[in-house]
Amino acid sequence: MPLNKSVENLSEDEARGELRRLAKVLTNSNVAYHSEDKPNIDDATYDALKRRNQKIELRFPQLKLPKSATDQIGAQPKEGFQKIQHTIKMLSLGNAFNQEDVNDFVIRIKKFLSIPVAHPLSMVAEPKIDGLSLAVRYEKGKLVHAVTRGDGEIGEDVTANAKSIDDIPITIFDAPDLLEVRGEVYMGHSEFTALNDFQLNSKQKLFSNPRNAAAGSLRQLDARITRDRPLKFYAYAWGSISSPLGRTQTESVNQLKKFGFSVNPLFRRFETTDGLVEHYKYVEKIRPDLGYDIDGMVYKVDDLALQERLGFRSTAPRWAIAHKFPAEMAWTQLIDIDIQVGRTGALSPVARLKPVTVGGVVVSNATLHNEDYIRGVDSKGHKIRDGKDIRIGDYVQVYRAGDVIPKVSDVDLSRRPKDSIPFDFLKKLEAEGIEGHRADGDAVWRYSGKQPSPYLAIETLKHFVSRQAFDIEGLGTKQIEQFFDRGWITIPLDIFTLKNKYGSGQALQLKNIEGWGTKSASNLFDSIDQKREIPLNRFIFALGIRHVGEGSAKLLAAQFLTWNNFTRAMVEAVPESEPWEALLNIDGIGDVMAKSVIEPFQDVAQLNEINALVDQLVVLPFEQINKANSPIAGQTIVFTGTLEKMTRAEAKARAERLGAKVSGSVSPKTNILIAGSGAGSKIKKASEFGVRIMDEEDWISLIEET
DNA sequence: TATCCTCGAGTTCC
DNA sequence: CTCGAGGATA
Repeated sequence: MPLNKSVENLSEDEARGELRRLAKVLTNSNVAYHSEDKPNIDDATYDALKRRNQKIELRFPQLKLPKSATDQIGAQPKEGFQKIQHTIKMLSLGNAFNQEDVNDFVIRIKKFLSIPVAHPLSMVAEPKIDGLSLAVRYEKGKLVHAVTRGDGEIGEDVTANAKSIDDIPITIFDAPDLLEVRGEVYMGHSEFTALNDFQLNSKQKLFSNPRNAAAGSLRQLDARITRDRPLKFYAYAWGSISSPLGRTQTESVNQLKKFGFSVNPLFRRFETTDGLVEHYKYVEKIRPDLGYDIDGMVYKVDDLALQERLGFRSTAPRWAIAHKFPAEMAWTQLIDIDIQVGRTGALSPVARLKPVTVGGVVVSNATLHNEDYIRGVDSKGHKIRDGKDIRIGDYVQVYRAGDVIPKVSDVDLSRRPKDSIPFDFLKKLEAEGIEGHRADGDAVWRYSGKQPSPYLAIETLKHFVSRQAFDIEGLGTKQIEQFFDRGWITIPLDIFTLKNKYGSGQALQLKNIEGWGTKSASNLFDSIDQKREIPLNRFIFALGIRHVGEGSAKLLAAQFLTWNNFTRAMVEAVPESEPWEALLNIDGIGDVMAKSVIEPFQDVAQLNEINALVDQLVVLPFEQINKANSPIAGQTIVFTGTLEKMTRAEAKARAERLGAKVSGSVSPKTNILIAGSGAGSKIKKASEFGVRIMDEEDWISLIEET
């Protein structure tokens, strides 16, 4: 059958044969290109064949093969990329929304470092590009891989695609043996417009903004598509590195430039906060003419030694901040207010809006937080939005906080319908048939209806399989809802007994459900089996105990180390008992949390359920993160008195980075007491317990050993 | 007791 | 991303 016979003239039979033939050729070519890295046909031919395939499918949709090459591209990029763990986490940044926030940020840093507030501090500023972060790793000057930010810990391997970006060199000269360059992949305005013109002409989906276009292009499974997309890259930071690039941020960025990376031309250094803000205003003014999207400025402490001292908080460095430009606003009408039930029973109001475009995205829902937020006055009498309440029918101003979460920021009273009435939270709950209760001093209403409630049960299950908990592939929100509706999975235990009940034997019931076949069913059972081993901290988190998130679950796991220890202690932990004290001794756990943690273990029904669940699992002991071989790793340290060389906050951060636990009070479990000047009762207590006591000088020399 | 900091929980759209 | 609340600290 001739390839050049035009699609319009093909008979149905010819088309069927041609589709089969094309499928074979395209699949072979994909394998050759991706898996063997040796293309067997040239790009132009490949593209021509693919377009032809598409055209035939368009004309004879009924003939479309189940595994069409047109679908494969773009349909599975999620599975298509290998996951790679970042050696050094890719963190996000704290935000400043006005000059005051920036001042606070600089003052906080100076206090942390005990630099007088009036003293100058070198800071650098550069635009914050609205694109995607990428980490590019070089070994002996050769690009070995490029990984997207992902969740900060694990990203996707997009090496083949990154190599096609001109701003990213494949080879760099005189580089350190190991160099991981971090920067932003983005698309310029003119390139974006041109791409959308092309998409329009070829009847393909338009991109809503340059950022989405850049994301879509970088995450193409087919690197040839990425190559044709005009992506750019600005380098602004580094991750793992075998030798420093400089002593300051400025020197390091200059060095990156010498290696051949593009760096932002608006990078500047300033000695004062005013300088930073002036630069911010200048960039804001020229923003429309830059030719690419930015959403603010990033400020960093210039001196790398100071950056090191400042270190990191749980999600962001202390030494950097993003100063955001004001968000785009839009006005629209509030059609209704609905109530949503969360996992913990929190009843949250959600605004249903007349769809409106804000920052290139159509928004039709927005969070309203709680009853007070709607009323316009919080429980302490503080005004929100100048005290304007939000009513159904109102015209409201909407923006996307952090360019993501839609929020209602203002109400146009002049357009308020004459007959509108204030929103009555309780009445709404009654109308919906939801029993709720708002505790004294709390802002949230909570579900107070009969347990077990289907609302809570399903949210509990979603939490259980979520990424930070069991992370079971192929068992997401949709599947949980499907199984819940059938009554197959109503509690977490059911997930692990699913195969026995419905997946094997003569029944094989799962494959009879819509959307499930034998193959997908067995895939699901495999991925469930894979997760039967789970680290203690993840398991505690998965239980969904109120007040216990990822962080606190880790604290608990670190304290009790094994599931047996933990569960025994929780069963025995009545107030004033020894395990109760052990709980409260954990830095970060107080009585509210302690009470919450022991509750499920002291209720027979819940405890039985947990035990039955554990029977299906292997809960792995908590693994101490190897904090190198620091002399204080694993030790519990208490600071007291006034330290001269560093602030308490810095001392604490330093100790924690070296693997020590910093506690507030001396107990028999304390290993070291560091006593600054003016220390009192704690020294006495420490000597009673035989705790090692050292002064600030000893402490400094101890940490400088490492 | 008041204030600061950090974490948990809930949120949207693609 | 934001808000509220819990925990630590002064």
